[in-house]
Amino acid sequence: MKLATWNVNSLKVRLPHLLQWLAENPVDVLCLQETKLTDDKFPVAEINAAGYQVAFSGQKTYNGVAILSKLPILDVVRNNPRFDDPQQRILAATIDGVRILCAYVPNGQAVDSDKYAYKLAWLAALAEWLADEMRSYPQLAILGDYNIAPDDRDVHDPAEWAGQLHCSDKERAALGELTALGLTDAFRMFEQPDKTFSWWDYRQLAFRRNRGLRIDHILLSQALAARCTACAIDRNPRKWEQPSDHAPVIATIG
DNA sequence: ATGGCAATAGAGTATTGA
Repeated sequence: MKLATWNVNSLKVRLPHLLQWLAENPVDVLCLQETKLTDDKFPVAEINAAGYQVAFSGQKTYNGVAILSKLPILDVVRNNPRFDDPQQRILAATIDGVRILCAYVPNGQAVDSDKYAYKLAWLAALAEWLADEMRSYPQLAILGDYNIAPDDRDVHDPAEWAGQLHCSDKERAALGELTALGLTDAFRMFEQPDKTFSWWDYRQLAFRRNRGLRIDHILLSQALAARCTACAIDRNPRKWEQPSDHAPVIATIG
């Protein structure tokens, strides 16, 4: 079973990339973030034609999440029941006995801004809800764009980024509250090449210079981590014409 | 220090992202 996550930065623009990527990487489950589509505009037919069922929760202009799956998608929950949030950032579902959470963590805009406070509150509420979900579903994976680089290995220039948004102590501590629940960063379970990232700025040739961050993650419960045999970031679609600024992350579950 | 790039809304340019 292969689980993947990808921030597509507008599914309207990126649908061709999504379909091409799925044709080349027929994962079992794919979580999408930043679909930026209201539900009435979601491309259900195209995704069904590619062999996937899909659940989605979107809004106009911003945010929006979706879960694609080859197997039935059960017990769908939109948003965190413990956090009243008009922004569509979370979708949960059970697929093949595994609880899948698709998460688009708030960006935070700038350290100590109102949006930064929202990001931290959002993450704290997520941790509370996750504790419940993990009790109900021992086999659990939470995949998505966390907008946090867990440590300096995940940053192209740690000195330049020290204390900055995505790398601040409070953000890393908030992510730590999730892993403290017993979740493991699938990527770090395995040997990885240095300077492997999942996001590169569109500006200043950042991708070509590999000036990136690893901010897209797959966290696995203990029971699921025990079944995980590989995790990798596919930087290939970042090279395609008019790409998303994020690359997909894939975990293989035995 | 600032903007740089992309997407959206909507018809100028502002907002957001990371």
